[in-house]
Amino acid sequence: MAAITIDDVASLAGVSIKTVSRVLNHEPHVRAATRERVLAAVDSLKYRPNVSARALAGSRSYLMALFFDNPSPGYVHQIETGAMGACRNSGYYLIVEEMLESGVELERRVAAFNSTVRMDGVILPPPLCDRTELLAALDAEKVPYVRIAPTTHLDRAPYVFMDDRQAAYEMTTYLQSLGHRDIAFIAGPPDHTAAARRLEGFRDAMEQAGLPVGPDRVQNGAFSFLSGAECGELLLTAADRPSAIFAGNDDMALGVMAVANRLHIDIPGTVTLAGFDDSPGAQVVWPQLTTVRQPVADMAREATELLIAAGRGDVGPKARRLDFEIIVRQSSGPPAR
Amino acid sequence: MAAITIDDVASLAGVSIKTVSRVLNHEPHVRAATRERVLAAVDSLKYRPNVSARALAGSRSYLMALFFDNPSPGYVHQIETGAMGACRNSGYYLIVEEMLESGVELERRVAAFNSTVRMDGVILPPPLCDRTELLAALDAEKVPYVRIAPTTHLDRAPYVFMDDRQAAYEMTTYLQSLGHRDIAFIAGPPDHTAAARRLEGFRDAMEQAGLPVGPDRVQNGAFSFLSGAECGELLLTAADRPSAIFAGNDDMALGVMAVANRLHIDIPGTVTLAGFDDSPGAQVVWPQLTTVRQPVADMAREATELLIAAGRGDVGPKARRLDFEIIVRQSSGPPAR
DNA sequence: TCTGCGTTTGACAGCGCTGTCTTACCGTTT
DNA sequence: AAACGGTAAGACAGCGCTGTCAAACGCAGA
Repeated sequence: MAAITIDDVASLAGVSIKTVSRVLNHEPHVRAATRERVLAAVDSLKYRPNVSARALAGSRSYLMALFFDNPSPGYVHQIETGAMGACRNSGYYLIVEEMLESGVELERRVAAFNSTVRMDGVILPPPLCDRTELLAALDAEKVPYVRIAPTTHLDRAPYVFMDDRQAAYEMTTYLQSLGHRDIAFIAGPPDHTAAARRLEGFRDAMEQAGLPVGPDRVQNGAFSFLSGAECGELLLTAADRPSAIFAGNDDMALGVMAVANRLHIDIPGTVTLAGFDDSPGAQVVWPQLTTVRQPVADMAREATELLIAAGRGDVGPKARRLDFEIIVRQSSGPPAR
Repeated sequence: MAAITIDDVASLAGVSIKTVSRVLNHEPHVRAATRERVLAAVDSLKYRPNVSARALAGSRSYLMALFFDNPSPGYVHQIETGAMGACRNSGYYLIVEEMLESGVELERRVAAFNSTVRMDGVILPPPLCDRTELLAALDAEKVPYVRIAPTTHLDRAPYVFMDDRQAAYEMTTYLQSLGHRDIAFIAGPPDHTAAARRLEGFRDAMEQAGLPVGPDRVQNGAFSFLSGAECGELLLTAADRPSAIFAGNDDMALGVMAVANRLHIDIPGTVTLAGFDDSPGAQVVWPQLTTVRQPVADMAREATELLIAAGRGDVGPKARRLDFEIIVRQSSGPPAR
């Protein structure tokens, strides 16, 4: 396994190693015929440039980092998938790191990381992307980064996002279109920006349709299965039960579903249920959950591509919005009678 | 951000860079006093060696790769967590790659990967770890690897695993200890080695307890939610319903649970249910599922540590068995009446 | 005191590439 | 035919570290 180096390619093509380097890096000033010869040599030798050598000699390392602190495996996995895909297409590699520390420790960790592995960019999913110390540390190290669905410091760095408010608005509209007029909403933690936006979208859609939303029709959950179950129990056992429940995320919707099953309340026959996120659990439950699909993988892909483009000197857009999708499954239907 | 190099440390400590290198690599032939001086300099400068330079100059790259093709986000995430933890403790970094191709394409991909980033080792979770082409490609490239829960070619390379048969045996024993005598088992695909082992453990425990297992008491599922639901329906609607159902994995157990809810069969009041895997869904369901916790993250950690030790020249054990755990939650209880 | 041998330390080359600078080349213009 | 300007290609240094080998050191015994 004597590794093939750029010298081998150069001598086979009958050019200097610098010319091979030019071809590989898509630099100008190479005659078309020469380029062909080089590429043919690269092909026949199956030559692949070594990233460590490139990183050491040049200004790019071809390494992207994905930092995360999100406890949800499904979410992280989707982010990874998107980021990995973008990296692969451009000859980059992805290093994944869990960043659970905060404050000074976080800053130290980032600095240490960056001196050992000079990365070309960092992808920051929520909620990590909202940590001020992190942004500061990255800025100090001059490492480019792109944030995914950030909620603060929006002018500080490029980011990709989706419109939570609009998504909740459209889901609510969909439920109304089925004939529901008494719809309850289970909100997430008020300090969670996306959660607040979703509630906003729900309220706007109800108001616009001229439908009242009583105070007991908005319950405060915590984005967890358990909190969903609690809020669900409250709503489902009330004397005047809503005909539809829209939970601010899938975990809470699944909580509601568990309670409904226990209370022998048929979904969607008696009560319609909708969630938000299209988490893996949404399909592994019966009935399968009507929900909003967030383009999580796509956001990560876009973020990574932004970073890669920036490495080439292309300045991309400051922010990029991606589209959600309303996924209608079996948990929603027209109201009873 | 003028990066701090080994030269800075060397001149501060008043030694040559080679001596600093020796200290950093725990090489012998450095006087204790010298080592202290060097370490103090490293500390005060917050110096971190650069992995690219190390990889280029030396025989180690400090990069581990995790290849996977497992579609389950939860499983992959646990593997990652374990592997990342081990890497972090030893100054290694983890590159994650999804390897969906097969045959010659897989071999090519591995070869290309290894020439661009010369990794110190590869972690192979199932089912990827059972692909003969992959092992061949890795062997050809002379890249060390450790497999997690492999089922074939066990003598080919080190691996970590857990005893599926024993785990199923103990879970069955636990169900018996609750008073269940008529227990049904939903098996996984027969060609899936772990699935076969679990069935084996179930049968052994039943036989040893002198309990009969009728032919209809072992249903063949496919490790999926849907197949679990189908088998569950068969078992639960039969005239002579078993008092307990042990599903070969959690997904199938959740399928059974969904059907039971729909049929208004109380779990665990009427029928006890147990799964296997302790997947994320097991806790996000009501009642929470009694199951077997596989030490997935621990297996990945051990695998990574084996690889790191091998890089230092230590030859570890050929195989390492880790312990499972029976997790008793709310889906199991004494038989009715 | 000197020799001999093991231990500690350093000089130096070079890993495989890219950045910078220089030279060779080729077609135009005067 | 000479001079020019721009493009194509190469020479060379060096990125930050480790491996090899040689030198210096220190302590034993003669």
